[in-house]
Formats: sequence, structure tokens, C-alpha cells
Amino acid sequence: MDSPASGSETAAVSSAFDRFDPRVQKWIWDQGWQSLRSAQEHAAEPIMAGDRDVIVAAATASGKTEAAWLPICSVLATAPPETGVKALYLSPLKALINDQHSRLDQLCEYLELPVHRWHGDVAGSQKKLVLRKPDGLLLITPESLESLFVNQGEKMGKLFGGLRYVVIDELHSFIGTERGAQLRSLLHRLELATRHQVPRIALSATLGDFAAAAEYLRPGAGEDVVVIDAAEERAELRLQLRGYIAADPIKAAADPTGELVDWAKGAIVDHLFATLRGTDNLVFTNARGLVETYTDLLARRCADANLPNEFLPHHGNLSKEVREHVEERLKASDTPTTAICTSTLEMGIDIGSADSVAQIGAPLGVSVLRQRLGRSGRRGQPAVLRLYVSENQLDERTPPADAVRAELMQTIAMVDLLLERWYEPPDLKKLQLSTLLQQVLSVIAQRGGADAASMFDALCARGPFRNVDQPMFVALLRVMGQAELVAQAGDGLLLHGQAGERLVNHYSFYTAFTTDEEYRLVSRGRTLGSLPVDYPVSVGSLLIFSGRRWRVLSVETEQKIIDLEPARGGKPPSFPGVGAEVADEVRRRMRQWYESDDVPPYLDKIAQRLLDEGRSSYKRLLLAQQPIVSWGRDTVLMPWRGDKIMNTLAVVLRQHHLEVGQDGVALTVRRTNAFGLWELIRDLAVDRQPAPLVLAETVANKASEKHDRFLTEELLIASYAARSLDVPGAWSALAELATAPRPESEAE
DNA sequence: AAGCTAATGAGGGCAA
Repeated sequence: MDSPASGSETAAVSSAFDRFDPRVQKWIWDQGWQSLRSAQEHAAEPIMAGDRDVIVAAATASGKTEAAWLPICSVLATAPPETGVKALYLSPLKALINDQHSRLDQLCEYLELPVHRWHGDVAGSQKKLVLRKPDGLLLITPESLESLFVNQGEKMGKLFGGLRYVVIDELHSFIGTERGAQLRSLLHRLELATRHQVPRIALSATLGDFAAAAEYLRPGAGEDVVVIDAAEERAELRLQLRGYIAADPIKAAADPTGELVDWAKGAIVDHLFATLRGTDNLVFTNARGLVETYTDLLARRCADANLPNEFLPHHGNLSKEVREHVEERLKASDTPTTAICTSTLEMGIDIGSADSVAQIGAPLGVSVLRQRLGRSGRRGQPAVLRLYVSENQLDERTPPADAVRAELMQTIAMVDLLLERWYEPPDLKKLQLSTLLQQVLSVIAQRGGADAASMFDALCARGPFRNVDQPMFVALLRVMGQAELVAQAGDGLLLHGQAGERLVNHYSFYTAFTTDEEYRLVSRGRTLGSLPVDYPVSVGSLLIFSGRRWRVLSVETEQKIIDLEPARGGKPPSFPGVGAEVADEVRRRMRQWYESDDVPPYLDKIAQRLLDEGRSSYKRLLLAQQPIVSWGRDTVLMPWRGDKIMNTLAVVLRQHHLEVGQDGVALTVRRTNAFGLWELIRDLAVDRQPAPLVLAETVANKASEKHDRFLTEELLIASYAARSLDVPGAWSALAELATAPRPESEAE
């Protein structure tokens, strides 16, 4: 927690400070704080009232967690001991729990309140202590709370009977996800088990739509949630967008050595090496493979210059030991370290403050960019953000999607929205059937059996799965019966079936999201990390991993272990994944930038040139008037809409027997001429909009979530339609496309 | 024209 450099308001005259318990006040004095921060000042009263839900929205490092804990601890200071857990803190990360634990432990010592941790790495003995003497604060993951419901079902009322507060950290990371649906279900079930409503205090730095976040936090009563929007004066931001031009992809592909690094990567590495060496920085990429590529290149630059390496990788497939080593080095002040990383270093793990943040490639989203930026610029220092964007060299064969320099424009649009404090809105339409299936099994485990009506009431009608109506819930129970996940006892009570028993009794049950099977990578007995099993490796293959080069010594298929020895060559593995969904607002903002002549002041020379090229292409292709472009035998559509609408358009066109490729800003309709497509679009635009379910029926692969494999086609259709289709949005795009002038038909 | 695509989490019983 940082002390403000200057504070005209002292703690002694603060109204919030006066309300705190004397021992909390003493703790604040002992920290040497001159004043409370804005979020802390404003959150105290509504939290201490103890009867309402509160969202604390404040920037990273603005004392957000203290804004929740100081008033909560003040209230709990006078509560009778050992009446059960009094405050529950839910975190998306184990590392965050460990951080919070060490910070809270000290404050709570003043109050003689125990602070307990509970997650997968915590010793069983500590967990037993909580079960024996439940009291104080409990810091836990959603998965571990799930395990408590499954394994300690009958004790939940006693464990949490005295619960006064629930704190949810990094709320944005849950919204719209399977994990979020699980979390909301667990919170609701907690209130049912303890027979009283518990105030929910949510923390986040990147909420765009407060009303939606409030409704997410308290389904059905979002308007009663108190929102503390403590946007403090924006700290200075130093921003640069650097453009790079990559080698012609055809020439690069034809390179026989395979060693050729494209020009852009080499130039980016040169700049990173020259700029970041000697300081602590975070370089974010959008892919784990790219982390490996850049770390390897930077480490070689260090070796070539006879300098110790300061560039280290950090991503989700590296072992905990490898990652913790990097985190330690970032924290230590005497070892300059730059971590090349993915989202793993996005959230509030305490690594001190970075001197600067770099982002390679267009950001995955505006809120992702905000999170990443938040890792630099603490302690009154300006935040420094460098964005590196490379585009392919232009020639007459460059397709429209590349010619418009979409990646550069997306970056500019996202910076724009970031400065306006716009963030991706939550998607509250999803059905989350996969997670509902999990929760049905969990409720049965918790209660030793449950009847359908009470489960529908608890989970759907009054619970968080409100988008699921009774017929759909009945259909879900029916497929669960057919798959022997549940079975009905004579008295109508639902119990686990054989398959359900197996599922619930394995620890993989507790997560709501899917995970791939992986090999463990080992060198001389040390675990380096893991690789997805479907990535091809054989004895002798060369690999770049953990920023170093390896040869595969052995592959043990049974134990899923790959043994490695150091080598000289190699290439990074590819990791499977899905691209992030680009929001509608981002694409609309991109279009505004194409149609403007403004040049953002933070572009370097090459970025300016790329901007010019993008705008020239936009004009040359007449995209302002005619977003239907003839491209060889294909036709390209560029309606500047978000990915959900782009997907819906693709589904609609495929329904008319067209082959459609989805490629970011463009839909490529193969072997179709522009005139014919324009006619079809004009017909579609005046047609009645199809029902989403009818449209979803035509989609081939609809399963994507953990338990989707159990669902019937009918349930999959409903789930897909809610998740991936925006029919009104698609029809508004069609209407706009239909106003385009008649394209010239191709000469036969 | 082709390649590229994040992260998160996880128990209990048993034997020594």
C-alpha cells in the first residue's frame, strides 16, 4: 500500500477514520499513512452499515482492498469469537490469496482475529483447523468453496452461520465466465445454507458498466447495490505506439533455413533490449508461444553482448517454481528483470512496481489493456506503456483485411477507449448450462439428495441461473438421467447416478472450466512446465521452452512425462487456444479512425506510415461506401462490427450454402462475386429476422464448455444461440450493407 | 496467402 506523497486531509479529521475501531485506527497510524485514499474514505460508511452490497471500483494500487477490509475488520472487531467464519474472501488466483493473507495477517493481529487460507496448495492440517474452530477471515478460491459444499455439505450452516461479509476480488475476471456462474451459484447457496443474506463487497479496477456489474453481483436486485466509483486523478501516462513492417510472408515461408527471424521481430527485440535493460519491466504478448520466441531472442542478445540475461518468461504452462523465480526477481530491487509474459502477470500479484509495460500486438481487449497498464506507474511515477504493432509488407496481392492495417487501427481504437474509461460490457445472456449441470450434482452431494422443484427454485427461479426456465431445467435433468449422472429414488428424490458419482468423486469436478491433458516437461529431475498432449513431440525433437533450448530425450506416454536436455536449436511449441472476442464498440471506433484525418500524437514514424497506408487502402477499396469488396474469386465483407455479430453474419451466409471464412475485421465469402452477394444481402435485410434457435440449429460444432458433451442437441442449440449469436445486431449490419451501391458484376 | 490465437482451479484415503 502506497502512502500518498501529499495529503491535505489528515486521518484525524477523516469521517471514515473516526468510525473505525480504535485498534484499526492504531494500525493505520502505525502504517504512517497521512490520509485515507478516496476509495477508503467513501466505502467505509456503506460497508459498515452491514446491510448492503457494495462495488468498489478503483484503479490498481489505490488502496482498494484496504477500502474493504478496514471497515469490515472494524465491524468484526466487536463480534463474539468462534461463532463461525465471519468474512469470506473469494479470489480468482491462489497467488492473490497468499498475498492478501500476509497483508491481512498483520492488521488482524491487532484485532486478535484469525486469518485462514484455503486453496489447493494449503496443507490439510490448516484446513482441519478451520473445520474444527471456524472463526475470523477465510480466504478461498471458488473451487475450494465448491469442495466444501461437496465434502462438508451438512456442516456449511454451522461453518458459515455467523458470516457477516463476502468479499469478491477482481470481480471483472468472473463476469461472463463459467467460473463466474459457479461463483454466483456458490454465493447464493451459501445464503441458503446460513438462512440469511450476506453483504457482497466486490472489488475491481476495470468495470465499464456499473449497472450491469451490480446486477451481476446481486441477481434481481442490482439497483440496490452501492457503487463507489473512486476514480482518482489520473496519473500521468507516457504512451508510445511503435510500428514495424514484417517481411513478406511468402518470402518468409520460402526461407529454407527456418532460422530467419522476420524483420519486425528482430527490430522489436532490438528496441526492447536497448530500452529495457537495467530496469524492471513487463512485456506482454498475446500468446505463450510468442513469450518463448521473444525470451529466446532477448536472451541471445544478452549472450551475444556478454551480458547476464535479464529477460525471463512467465506464462501458464511454466511450472510454479519457474514462475516464482521470476516473481522474486521482479520484487528484488538489486536484479534488473524484464518478464516476457501473458495474462499471468495481469492481476494484482505483488511484484512491486514495474518501470514500464510493453504490449506486443494489438491488445486482446480494452479491459485487458487497462489491467496490464496498471502494473506500472506506482508511487507517483508516470505509467509508461509501449505498444509494438507489426503489419505485413504491402503489395498488390495483400488482401483487404491486411491492407487496411487492422491491427494498428484496433490498437489505436483500444487506446482511445481506454482513455475514455470504456471497458467491454458484461454478457449477461448466457445460459451457462454446463455450470448448471455441475451445480445440480454439487447440490445433491451437499444435501445427500435433492428434489427437482427445490433445485429449480434455488438455482434458477431465485438463484443465478435465471436465464433457464422450468422446461429447460427439466430437459437438463432428463439428459442427466439418461447419462446416469442422476437417478431418481422411489420417493422422487434425485441422487447421483453411477456416472455422477464418478464425476463428483474426482477432484477435477470442482473446476467449472475445461482443461487439456498435458505432458510434464522435466530436465534433470526439475519440472519446467507442461505441454498439451496433442502437440507433436518425439525423441530428438528440438524445443524452446522456459526461454531456453532443449532436445527431447524421452517421451513417457504412460506417465505423460517428457525428459529434456539442453540443446542449441529449437522452436517454441504452439499452444491451443481461442482468440479473444473483439467488442462491437472497438470495431465501430476503428471505422471512425479510418474516416478521420487525425493522427494520434503517440505514433512513431512507421506507425504513422502504417496509419496512412491503412487509410489509403480504406479509400482505394471504397470501404466507406462499399463494404462489399471483390477479391479474386472471393468477396470480402467489412461491416466493422464486433465478433459476435461477425459470427452471426457468417452463420447466416453459411445457411445459404456459402463458404465463409472469419478473419477478424473481414468475412471472406469464397467463390462468390460481389454483385451476387450484394443481392443476397439486400434480400436478407428485408426478410424477417430468423429466430436465434433456428439459426443455431445449422451450426456444426456447438459444444465448447466443460459438460456440454452431456447436452442434447436441443439444449446445445439454446446454449449456442445465447452465447454466440446476436441476430438483431446482425440484421442492423445487413441493413447497412444493403444500402451500399450496386457492385460492378465481374466480367465473365 | 498463410499462420496465428490467455488464464484460471482441483480431495481424501491410505500406507509408512
